[in-house]
This record gives sequence, structure tokens and C-alpha cells, in this order.
Amino acid sequence: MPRKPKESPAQELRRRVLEAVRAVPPGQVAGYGEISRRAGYPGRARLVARILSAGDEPGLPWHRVLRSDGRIAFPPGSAGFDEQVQRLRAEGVRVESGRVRGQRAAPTLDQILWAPPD
DNA sequence: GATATGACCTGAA
DNA sequence: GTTCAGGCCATAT
Repeated sequence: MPRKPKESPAQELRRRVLEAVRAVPPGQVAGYGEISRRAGYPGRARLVARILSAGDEPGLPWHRVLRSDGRIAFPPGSAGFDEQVQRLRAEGVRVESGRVRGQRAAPTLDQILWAPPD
């Protein structure tokens, strides 16, 4: 019988990461490390970046993913940088000098999901 | 197989 | 507030 269509670890990781990114509600932001941790792969923040850079998944709220410092992962002046800032502002996130103001990348996604409204 | 690169993270100075 | 070094792992050459 044909072997199971078991996907490669990278495939599963990608799927989990995408799900974690989609789990971030609008107006909120998360860090790469948090996404990787929530996906079940702690310490693989670079993998998250690698996946987002692929941009295979349309409709993915990649703009809600920032660095742990709350700064934009893109270099200032870059197209991605500008686009991400614009999208965040459209969701009500205050962005100043390429950094998110008022709410850093939450230490844990639980903090985001459990964060009290206003 | 080895080296270099990348939308990174953490801790320490 | 910033900068530096070490770690992590998939992809490209």
C-alpha cells in the first residue's frame, strides 16, 4: 500500500506557523519568537521569517508579526517596511519611527488573546 | 559536504 | 536607550 502522505517536518512547521500568525487578532502584534513558540517550535524564529518571506499564503496577516523589540523587521525605507507600517496603522496600531508604540510584541500570545479590551 | 545568508531571539555590557 | 556575541535552522551556491 502506498505510504501515508505524511508531510515533511518543514511542511508541518510551515502549516503550524501560518496558523499561529492567523491566530493573531487585528490591532495586535506578535513577535517571531512567540509565533514559533506557539507553533510548537521554540527557538525557530528564523523559520518563521523564512516562511513569511516566502509569501506563499495570501491573506496572511504577516504585518502583525514584528521583532521582539516591537520594531519592524524590514529595514527602514524598504517597500515591505512601508507597507507593513501602513497596514498596522490601518488596524489602529500606533507606529512611530518604524516601531510600535503603546504595545510591544507581547511576551506570550496568551497575553494577546487574553489582553483586556482597552 | 561545506560556506554563506536571512522579514530572528536572548542575555549581557 | 544602544551595541555585541552566541545560538538556532532551512535554503542557496
